[in-house]
Order: sequence, then structure tokens, then C-alpha cells
Amino acid sequence: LKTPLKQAATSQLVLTERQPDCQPLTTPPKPKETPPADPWTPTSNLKMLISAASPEIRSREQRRQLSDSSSEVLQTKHCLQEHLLGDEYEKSQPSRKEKSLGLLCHKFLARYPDYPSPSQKSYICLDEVTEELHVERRRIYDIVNVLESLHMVSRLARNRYVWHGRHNLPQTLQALKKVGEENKYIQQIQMIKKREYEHEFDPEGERNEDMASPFGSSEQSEMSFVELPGVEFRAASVNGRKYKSLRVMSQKFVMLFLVSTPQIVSLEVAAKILIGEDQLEDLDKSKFKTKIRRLYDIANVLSSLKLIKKVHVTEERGRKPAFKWTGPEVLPNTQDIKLEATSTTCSPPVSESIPSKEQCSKALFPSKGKQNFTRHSSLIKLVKSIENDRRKIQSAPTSPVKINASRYLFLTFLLETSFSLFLSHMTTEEMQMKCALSSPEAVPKSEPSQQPALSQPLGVCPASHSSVSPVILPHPQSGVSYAIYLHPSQAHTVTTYSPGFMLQPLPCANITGIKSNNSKALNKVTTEEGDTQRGTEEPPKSLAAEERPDRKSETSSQRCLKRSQALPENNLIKRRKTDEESLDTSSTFFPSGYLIPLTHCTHGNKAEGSNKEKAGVCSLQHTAYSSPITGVIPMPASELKTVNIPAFHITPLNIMLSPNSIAAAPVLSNSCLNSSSTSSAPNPSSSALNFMLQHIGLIPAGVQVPANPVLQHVPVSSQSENISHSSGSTNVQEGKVSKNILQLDHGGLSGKYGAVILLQQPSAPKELQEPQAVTENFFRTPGGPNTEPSLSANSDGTQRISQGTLYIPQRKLEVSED
DNA sequence: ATCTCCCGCCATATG
DNA sequence: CATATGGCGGGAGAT
Repeated sequence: LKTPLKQAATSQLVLTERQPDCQPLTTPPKPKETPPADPWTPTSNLKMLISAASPEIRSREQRRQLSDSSSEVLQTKHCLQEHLLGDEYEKSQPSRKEKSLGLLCHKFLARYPDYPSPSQKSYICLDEVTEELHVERRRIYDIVNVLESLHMVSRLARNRYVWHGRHNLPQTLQALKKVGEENKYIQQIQMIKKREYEHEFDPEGERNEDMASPFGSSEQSEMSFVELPGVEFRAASVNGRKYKSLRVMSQKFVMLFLVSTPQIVSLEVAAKILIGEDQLEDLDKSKFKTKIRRLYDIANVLSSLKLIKKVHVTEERGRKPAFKWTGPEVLPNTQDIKLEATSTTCSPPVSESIPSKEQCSKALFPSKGKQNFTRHSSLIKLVKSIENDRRKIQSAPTSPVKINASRYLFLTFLLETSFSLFLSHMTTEEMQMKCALSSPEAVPKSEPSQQPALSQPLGVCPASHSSVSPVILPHPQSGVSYAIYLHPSQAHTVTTYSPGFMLQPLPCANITGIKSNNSKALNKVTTEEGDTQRGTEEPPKSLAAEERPDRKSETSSQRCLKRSQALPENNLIKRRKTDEESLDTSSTFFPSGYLIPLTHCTHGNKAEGSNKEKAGVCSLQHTAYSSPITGVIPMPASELKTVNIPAFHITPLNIMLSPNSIAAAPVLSNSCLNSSSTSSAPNPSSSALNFMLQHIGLIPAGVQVPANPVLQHVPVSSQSENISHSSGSTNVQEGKVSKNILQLDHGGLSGKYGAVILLQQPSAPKELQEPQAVTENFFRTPGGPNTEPSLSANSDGTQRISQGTLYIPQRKLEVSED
């Protein structure tokens, strides 16, 4: 169905083709508005181009880039020249590209400075713009709407906008990120991926249960537009709250980037999420298509702003269009993290409670009344697991339960503290920044007066130094040793994204013989093959879990102490039988995961106030890689037998360790530890560690574990050489360059830090499994009573990791630039 | 064929 | 009511 107008336009084009120099032809679409329009001639096009790249352009630097980067312009110019040369006619009509929203946006942006002086505001008159840029008004709206969503412009009145430039961008992005986190986009993304996954795996299957209620009842499908407090949006009346679809969509789209790690979002996923929010599960094809179209529009504008760029994500399934965030990294949403330069806003005062253990734990829970902290989708799983545990604990307080109790407490602790904290504060940017900060060979130097709180963390090692720094923590009571392997990101060997390992929460199905309701579903979805392929973007198993009341968190620590202390874990230690079959089922894993953050509970730093945050950030820079608060799960050998699924999975991302890195590890870790231990006062790390251990019940309340626990570097007998194969990696090809990017998409935390937790079983028989059966080696304890978990290089130079580590093969994913 | 996404109709909002 | 906005989806150029 062609409308008259359309036909007119078409005919016009035809005419133009035949009569290149025909003057009479004017832009028909809007005869009235479009003034004695320019004829469609090469000249007019040229003029247009020139105007786009002319001196009129303000920020030359960017403009320059623009003209350089936008090959289209050049191309067009070239074409035009040809045209002018009398080449056949309109081979190159005002090609579609020349009219692209992206180019138009460039032209639009060129009219205004990125950072207009606050003194003189520039106003935008749509009429002028449309006229000068020779575009239909409609197009300008598209651009303006997106800009509005970023608060780069705001509407004053009809036809009238104010240009803010990028001044507000940092704040806007920060706000968007925050909202994005609150909206649990990470989880939603995971869910979508999960569905995809199940879809292809399962003929059709029952997808009812777990996807029935996408998210908690507390979903926010509101069509809310994120406003910026400071940013004036005068003309309240003008600022109708309705119909902001494009704006809202734009914001949400941006949010997706800001919350995901890696910051790559495929159109498909974005569209689904944006749709899903309004109507749950609306597999409407046309709606989807429309959404995609809109996203392209938005993406074009965002691209012009250089906030994103197009890439392609290649999976087994094929190439899918996606976009990668290339804009500024957004600081953690917590109010006062001031990194000198960029802070534009004044930071509000900070809390000042005395950090006792209790306080600490409380402090870690930002939201008391309301549940605000972000949770990785996988956390939901974990939550469920915890719930199960709790149930068991409450119902049957018997020995087997005890273990669960401690585990429960531990998980709870992690879940509610570190994770949330980590999630809310950690950013890819930070990570990278940290990587950059730590010099390749020197242990992080402590800034003299600058950052007192930034004490040497336990076993901190510069990322570039060692790959693994083992820390063995003797368990006072049970005698079980826990080894925490922190795996600094191998930035040096890998790339910007260099996650090491990931800890993944696993639903504890079949623990102590009790069948988990999810276990079935879980098994169903996982297949070694499938996981291997899809590892990267694996969605967590079931996300149906609901948030639990926070009440629990408050008391958990206390209860934790009581219970844990009351539990004689020694009893639990038994000889572990080598049973494989039970482990087979454990091959089920959930690719999604998160890192266990290393949070530091700084003591008595009320005075630090705003510094606190800063210190936290800073310390993270150096310690994050090897924070003591890594998941250490007391798991008696006996337990292992019956437990099908360990509490955590460790996902190795790129485990190809350079031979030297291993060698270096011990040394580094030592030095690090030593340095950290020198301080008389317990450093944040150790205190945090103690805190955690006590809560877990691994040590009595009074006992303190020295900052540098007995470290032992043990030669590791490892296997699973194919880890590297199974581990997921993302290749991002930018242009011709291909990078080895580790992506752990699950969760957004991935890629930053990794930690390997090895559970040491004192009495476990030594037995090494076949390398290939990586997933089946979970928690296999090869070492004998005296065997220490370790990492070693194989003859072939490949590093191997063994014992008690869980490997989750990552699906290979490739991201390539066009 | 698929990916992009321009074009412009037309429902609504605004003044 | 005249315009300003902007949702929406057909369908055509790009690849």
C-alpha cells in the first residue's frame, strides 16, 4: 500500500534519475513546510556535506574524528565528485546512507558544542534545524528524543529545546546505571539467554514453571523516565510524562550496557527485555520487529554520540548484531565516590556508625527497609539454596544439618554482604583501572598519607605478577584446611577483560540426600556439550526465586555465630569415598556466576566518612584480586560424597596460565602477605576474613586469624588440561584486531576478578581425574592428608588446576566489529 | 536472504 | 482547531 505521497516521492526519484539537473523537482513530502526546497542535485548534496564538515563545526577535535571516522561522508563526497564529473547519472542518488539517522545526528551534533559554556545556553529551534539540515521534522524528533533521554537537551516549549551538551552525561549515566541495577537487568538478561538456551535444547518442553513469573512480583514495568535532579527540566507542563517511549527505551537500552559485563548488548536481548517489561512474555513477532527498528534508531544516535558502537556477537547460532558500550565508564552509583577529576556533584555526607562486626555486616547491607541491593541473577539460585538449607536447619537439627547450617550461614553471609556490595560497587572500569594502576612488577605501593585505609590486603598480588596465590587456612577445630586461591586477572596475558576464575553459586541439589526441587530442572538443562558451547552467556537455571525478606540478614550473623559454634564440625569429617557416580550428576552446572568479592571491613573509620568509599575503592584496586573473603566452604569429605552439587562453581576463564606466572605466584603471595602482616593493626582484609570466618563458625568469635595465614605453596598436581578449552572466551574483534577477551557474562561480575577455591580434604585419597572430565572433577579431592592443592604447569606448558575446583565450561562467544 | 532503518501515515498531545 | 510530537510498521537499500 503506497500512499500518494510515497508514490510522489518515488516518481520524483525516478525523475531525478532521468533528469539529473532538472530544477523543478523539489522535496515533495512537505511542500508547505519545506521552503522553496533545494532541488535534488549533486550540488545540494555537496552543500549538505560541506555544511556538515565545514568550519561551522565547533569542537574540531571531535569533528575531525567525526569526518575521519565517518567514512560515509568521505564516501559520499567521493561519489559526489564522480557525480560531478559527469559520470553516469545518479548511480549514487542521495543514497540511503546519506540520509541515515546517524549521519543526520552527526550533523545535528556538529551544530552544538559538546560542552557549552554554562553562561550562554544554546537553544535549539527545531524549525531551524530541520531547515538547515534538510530533514523532515520527524527525524529530528528521533534524535532529540534520544538526546533528551541522556539529558543532553531538554525541552523548553514547542519547537524549543535547550542544549546541555555532555555536561550532564556523567550524572545521567550514573543514574541510569543505578536504575538499571535496581531493575535487575542483569537477571533479566540472564533469563532471556536461558530461555534461548532451553529453547534450542528443548524441543518445546515445559517452560512454564520457571519462566512463569519472570521476576519477583515487585516488577517495575512502569514507563518511567529517569530524570536528573539537578538537571533543569523546566516547563513542567511541557514535560508531559506520557509518551516517552523512545526516550524511555533509549534510557533502558543504555542501562543494559551499563549493567552488563562485558558491556555488549545484542539487539535481540535488548528488544526482548524492553518488550518483556511491558507485557510479560509477548512473543509477538511484529512487536519484536518494531522494537528492533526502534533500537536501531536509538543505536544510531548513541553511536553518533560515540557512546556505543556496533559489533557482532558470534555464537554457534550465528552472527547477531550487537552494540558495545564505548562511552565513559560509570562510577559506582554510591553517592560519594570521588575520583578527583570527574566529580561534578557534591557528595553527601556519609554514615558514621561504629564498625563492629555487626555494624560491618549491616553496613554491607545498604538497604535496611527496602531491598535495594543488586543481586546477580545467579544469586537467586543461591538464595533458593539457602532457603532450603534454612528449612532443613530449622526442621531437623541433626548432624548432617549442621553442615548445612554452616554452609547456609556462609552462603547467606556472602550473599548478603560481599556479593551485593561487590555488585553495587564494582565496575569494569574500576577493574581495568586497577589493573592499570598496579604496576607490573611492584607490589602495590601504599600511598603514604593518601590512603591509610588502603592497607595491604591479604595475599595481594599485582595482577600481572602471578596468576594464583594460594592461601591455606587451617581450620582450628576440624583440622580441615581451606585453600583459597585467588586468581588475579591475567591482564598481562590476556586483555582488558581478564577475568580469572569465577565463583559460581550453585543450587545445592541433593545435599544430604534431600532432593532439591530444582535439581531436576537443572539437570535437564545442562549438558556438557551445551554448556561448553553456550557457556559465555549462560543464563542461570531457574530464576523464579523470590527475594527473601531482609529481616533475615540482620539476624543471620548472630544466629550464625550461635549455631556455628554449637556445631562440632569435627564429627562431620569423615573419610571420603571415591565415588564418581554421584559426581556425574554434578556435571550439571550453571554457567552464571559471580565473583566473590573481597570486601574489607574497615575498622573504626567513622572519621573517614567520605573517605571510606574512596578507600574502599582504592583498596579494591589492589586487593580485589585476592581478597580473603573468598568463598571457603567447609565441606567435609563425607559430605562431598552425598552432595551432588557443591555450593560453588568455579569457572575458569582462560586458564591458560603462563608457566612463569605460576612460579611467580608463591613468591609474590609471600611478599604480599608479609607486607600486609607487618601492620600491627588488623588490616581490613584480615578483619574481614575473621569476621567471615567467625560467622561461618570456622573459628570462634574470639579467635583471630592472622592476616597472613600459613601460606603454603604446594606443587600442584593438576589435570584438566583442557580447561583452557572448555573455558569460555570471548573474542572481540575490533577491526582487524582480535582480542582475547574473557567474558563471563554471567553476571556481570565476570571478567573482573577471579578466585579459585580449593577445598582441602585432609584425608582424601589422592586421585586425579581425567583432564577431560573437567566437570566431573568437581570437588574431587586428589590430595592425601598432606597433599596440598596446587597449581602447576604441565610438561606441555599448560597449567592445570585440580582438586575441588569446579569448572564451568564457557560457551565460546565471539564479538566482532563490523 | 538478512540486516538496517528510512519514510511518512496518523494517533495524540499541546497550545 | 492547527500544530507539534512521536508511535509504528511497510518495505526498500545494503550486505
